[in-house]
Amino acid sequence: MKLDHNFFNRNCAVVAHDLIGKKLVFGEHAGIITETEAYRGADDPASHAHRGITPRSAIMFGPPGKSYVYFIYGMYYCLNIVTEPEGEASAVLIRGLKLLTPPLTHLNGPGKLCRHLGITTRHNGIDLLSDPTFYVSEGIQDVDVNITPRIGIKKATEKPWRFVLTL
DNA sequence: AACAGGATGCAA
DNA sequence: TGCATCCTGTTT
Repeated sequence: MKLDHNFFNRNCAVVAHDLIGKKLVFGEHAGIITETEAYRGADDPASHAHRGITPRSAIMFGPPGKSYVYFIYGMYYCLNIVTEPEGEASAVLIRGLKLLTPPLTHLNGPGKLCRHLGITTRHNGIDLLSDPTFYVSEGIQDVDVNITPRIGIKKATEKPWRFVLTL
């Protein structure tokens, strides 16, 4: 069963936590989400939406359930999913995926994940609530989630907004 | 532990 | 114009 508007229309840290163990489907690929991070808006200096609406960050202010793909360091793409009601900037960065489709590897890291799946900015702004080939559904039950500070950032490193599947 | 690769966005 | 960046593989 595909996760719906009610799932994504909540605080991004709660959604990021609950996405651990869920199943991400992207075309021919599918995998269990193993690592996420939550990003917000004005109250989050590490977020692209910290300085308000820009051409890049506008999607984070929009309705929940849409993809936000950004390009970074000249060679990597990162996949996020927008959460919270329209007007509230927020997104969940998908940082780890255990593939259920060949070659069954663990894609640890947001850049590697997008490179393997073929996700680029062409896939920015897709509505995961209605797209038939790009969505999130129920995955494994009763997962144990480890909560840590976010990594790879210099600002707001104190917020415990990183969530990792404990094996 | 350090850095280069390399494009984009935003500050100056 | 310049520089920092929600990264990663490769080299000290």
